[in-house]
Amino acid sequence: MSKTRVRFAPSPTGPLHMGGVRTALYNYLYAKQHGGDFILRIEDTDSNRFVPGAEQYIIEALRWCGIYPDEGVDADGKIVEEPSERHPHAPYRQSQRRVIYRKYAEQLVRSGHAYCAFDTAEELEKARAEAEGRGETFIYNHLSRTGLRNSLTLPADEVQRLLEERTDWTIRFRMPEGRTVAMDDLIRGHIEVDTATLDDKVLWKRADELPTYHLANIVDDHLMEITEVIRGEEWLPSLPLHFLLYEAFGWQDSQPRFAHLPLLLKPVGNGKLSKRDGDKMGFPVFPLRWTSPETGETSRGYREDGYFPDAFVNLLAMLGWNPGTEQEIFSLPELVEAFSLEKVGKSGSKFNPDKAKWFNKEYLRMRSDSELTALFLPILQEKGIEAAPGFVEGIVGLIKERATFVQDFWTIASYLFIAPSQFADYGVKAGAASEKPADPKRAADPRAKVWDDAATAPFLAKDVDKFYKPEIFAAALEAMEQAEPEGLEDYIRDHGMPMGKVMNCIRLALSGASSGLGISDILRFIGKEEGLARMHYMQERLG
RNA sequence: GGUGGGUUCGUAUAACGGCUAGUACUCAAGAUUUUCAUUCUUGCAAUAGGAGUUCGAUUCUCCUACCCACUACCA
Repeated sequence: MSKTRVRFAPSPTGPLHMGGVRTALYNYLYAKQHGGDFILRIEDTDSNRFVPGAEQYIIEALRWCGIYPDEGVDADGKIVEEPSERHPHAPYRQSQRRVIYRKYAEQLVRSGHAYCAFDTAEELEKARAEAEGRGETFIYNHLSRTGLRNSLTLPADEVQRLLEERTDWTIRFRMPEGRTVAMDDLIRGHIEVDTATLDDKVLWKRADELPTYHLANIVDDHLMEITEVIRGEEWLPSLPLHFLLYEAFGWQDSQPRFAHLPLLLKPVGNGKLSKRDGDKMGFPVFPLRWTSPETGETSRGYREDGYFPDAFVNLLAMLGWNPGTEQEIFSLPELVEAFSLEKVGKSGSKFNPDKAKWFNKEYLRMRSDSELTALFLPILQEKGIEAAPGFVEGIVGLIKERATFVQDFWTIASYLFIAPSQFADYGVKAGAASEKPADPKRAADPRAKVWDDAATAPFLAKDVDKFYKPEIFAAALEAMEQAEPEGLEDYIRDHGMPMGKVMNCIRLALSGASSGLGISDILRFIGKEEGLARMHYMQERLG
């Protein structure tokens, strides 16, 4: 039994999206579980679609997820160019392997499994249009190739002349007729396809001296001794071609096994997940932020949105695979242990952004207070807040279960660092940020001036309305003045004050909002003196 | 159009051919709390439709419907 070797072979035509990361992840998990190698190969055989930066993006995205290739373009932070003991098959970029492919393409022509075609793009387009006009589908196969210009129909000397004179010819696979290709997929089971429905795919292009995906893929998988090909479902239709190619080369015995993963679908409606969905519905589809070099357009990333890499990996793993148990939280090593292709579903999975957030929330709670503090400190610094790490850590411990992302901490607890009087300066409106102050009913009210948000800022009109009553405030102020923070609750109770109303009134003064942390918790961090100052400020503002 | 793949609560999924079709997210209600959140409890909600095989079908077979992918000198 040979060593398990799988590969992830993306095309650098843009940023890798989460479906691609999932494919890489499943390959990685499979390899590690079997004690094998995970290889990263770059399939850049289409020079027209090359996007600068895309390859680096792919490498960075995988690293962020904790997926490190054993072999391939990226090895421990360095780009591999030359073959070495660890990277015997370098280079791993197909554009740098072009000499290899021509040899194999010509081998197929010699053995009769392929031929040279001289049709121009215009001629093919014309043939397609004609077929369409007759209500038929143009298939470039044994039926149509006899009427086209190629090394099968032209005399040998004519072929020789064209090969030398022209630079736009291609090598096409000679799809056999009347055969049924029987295949087994690790996920989908047995599949059979009649070759009559398949066409003579282009394998190699003279114009840029490069193979197409199909040839490069088979040759490289063979040369790199790949044992399992785990890829997206979009490749299923070309599986028969790939089987036939292995056969044509005589490589059936070492042919890898195939597993075609279900697609990631958009959260609502039909169709596969696309970049647009994320922008429209407010979730990232890319692991990392990406700015397109052509358009300058930026797409958000999970990393920048505040997702933890292990949470991202976890949620991705559960999209299409399940452990068969009720466990949902898995670390990467646990996934390596539990993963199996048998448990991968056949149908496409609709991505659920709510569930994605839930995963992050779970991971955030599992993080230690000190770790979260280290992440929160830079955010505070950005806000111009200087606070002792110990102080911040106490706050983090208190608020972490109210948050989904670390950046939520500031919105949740900003008032522990700055007084409501400063909120305007920070562009923070405690409570609902989208509160619409314009209310026609208020305009008629004699106290409208007080209730107007601009005048009462940072207190929201609706909160003032609800919690600021002069007699309540008087009681609240008395309690704050007379009692120590720890004894506040007792004081209010002992003096027969309405607990809920008084507490909420105090909270409004302390935090500028009608909801949030417990009063005693707030006072523990800001102190009695600051608490009183905020009470006075509210009185001044609203009294 | 052709070829291939798919179909269990709204979503992700579980269920050797065999109890009342389970779980998580979302949503709703209740309890707790000084408010909010958390937590806990409860609830809503599914085998696409039709035949067949079988004592018995979510599971196996066929048909229909719907969805998806592919149908490039792109991957």
